[in-house]
Amino acid sequence: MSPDTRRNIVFAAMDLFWLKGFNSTSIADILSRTQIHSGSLYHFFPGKQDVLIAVLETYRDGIGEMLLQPAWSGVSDPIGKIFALLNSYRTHLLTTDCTYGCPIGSLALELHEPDERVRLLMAENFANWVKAIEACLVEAGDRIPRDTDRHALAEFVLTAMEGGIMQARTHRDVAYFDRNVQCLRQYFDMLEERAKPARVH
Amino acid sequence: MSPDTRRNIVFAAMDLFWLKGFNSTSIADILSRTQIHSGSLYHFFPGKQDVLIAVLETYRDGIGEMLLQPAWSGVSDPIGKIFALLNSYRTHLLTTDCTYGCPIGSLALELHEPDERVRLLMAENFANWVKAIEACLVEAGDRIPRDTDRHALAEFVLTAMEGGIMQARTHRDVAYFDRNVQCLRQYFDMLEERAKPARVH
DNA sequence: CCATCATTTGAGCGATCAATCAACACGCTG
DNA sequence: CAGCGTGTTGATTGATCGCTCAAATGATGG
Repeated sequence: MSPDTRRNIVFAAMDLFWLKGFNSTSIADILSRTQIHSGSLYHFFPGKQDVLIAVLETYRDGIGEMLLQPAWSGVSDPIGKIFALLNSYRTHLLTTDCTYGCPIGSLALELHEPDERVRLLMAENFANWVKAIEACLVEAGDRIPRDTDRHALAEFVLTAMEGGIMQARTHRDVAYFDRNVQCLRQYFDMLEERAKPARVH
Repeated sequence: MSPDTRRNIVFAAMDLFWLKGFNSTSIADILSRTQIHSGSLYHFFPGKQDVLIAVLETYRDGIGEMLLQPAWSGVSDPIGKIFALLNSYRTHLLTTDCTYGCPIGSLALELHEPDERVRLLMAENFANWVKAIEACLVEAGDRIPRDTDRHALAEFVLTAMEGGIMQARTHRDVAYFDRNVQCLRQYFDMLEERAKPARVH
C-alpha cells in the first residue's frame, strides 16, 4: 500500500491546488482527502513545497494523455486541433460555472517568489503546451505564411487561452473566453488568407 | 493625522499585495510598513478583506492618473496609445527583473473563491481598462474594418497583455512578452490593411 | 475647563499553520 | 524467531495568522 500513498497524496493535492490554490490548501486539507496521516506525508515529501513539485511533474508528464489526447480525439486538422484544445478549456469553464481555470496559470500568478525548481517546472509546463501547439502549426505547413514565426504564434495561442480564462473567471461569464477565441480565429483566418496567394510571387 | 492613516494603510497594502499577493501578505506586514498599530487598522477596516476592497477601489479610481496618463504622455495616435500602454507594462517588467505583473490579474487568479464585492471590483477594473482601449479603437475610426467588434478587440488586447506578463514572469524573460506584442501588432496591421480598400466597395 | 467623540495603543486571544517525532505495525530475510 | 528496514500513527510543537478590547490620548466645541 506504500506506492499508492504517494500517488494518492499527489492527486489529492493536484485537485486541491486547482480548487483553492497552493497557499490556501493546508496539509490538513490533503490529509483529510486521503485518510493519510501527516507522518506518512512527511515520510514521502520533505515539505509542502515538494508536494507542489510532484504535482507539477505529474502535470508535465501527463500533458499528452490527460490533456491533448482527450481534446484531439476525432480531430485531425492541425489548426482544428488548436481550437479543439481551446474548446476543451471552454468546456472546463462551463462545467465549473466559470470559477476555475488553468492550474498552471493560476499557480504562476499566485506564487510571487517561487522556489527556482517550482518556477522552472511551471515554465516547463508552459513550454510543453506551446510545443504541442507549435507542432500543429508546423503540420499546417504553407496554410500559414512562410515568414510567420510558428513558435511565437504558439505562445500567442497560450496567451489567448490564459487571458480568456482569466477574464471569463473574473466576470463569471464564458462569453469573455468566447470573444477572445473569436479574435484569435480571425487572426488565423487572416494569416491563412495571406498564405494563399503564394503562387502569385 | 487620521485621514492619512487610512490612506497610508491602503497604499502600503497596495504595494504588498502587488509584491507578495493577498494571502501571503499579513496584517503585521502592513503594520510594520506604516508604523501603525493593529487597533488603528481595525478602526478603519472591519477586516483584511476590506483593505483589499479599498485597494481595488483605489486602482479603479486612479486608472487615469496612475496608469493611462503616464503611459500616453506625448502619444496622440489612438493605436499608438494602445501599444504605448503595453510598453509601459513592459517597462514595469524590466524594472522588476520580470518578477512582478499586473496587480489585478495576479489577484484575479490568486483568489479562487473571492467575496462577491472583491470579484466585482476586479471585474470593474478589467472593464475600465478595456473601456480605455475600446475608446482608442473607436477613435481610430475607419482605420479598422467597420465590422470589427471594438469591444471584443479591446478585451483581446487585455488578454495579450495579461498572457504576455504571465509568460514573461514564469520564464523570467521579457522576450515572451515582446513576442506576444509582436503578434498583436501583426494582427492590428492586418486589420488596418483590410480596412484600407473601403472605397473599393 | 470640561465633555464628548474620534483615534491610537499594544498586549493578548483563539485558531490554524507546516512540520516533528517517538512509538508502533508490517513484511522480508537470515 | 530475531533483526531490520519500510511505512504508519497521531499527539504535539512553536510560529504565525487575523482579530479584539480595555485603556490611553488627542482634538473639537460649548
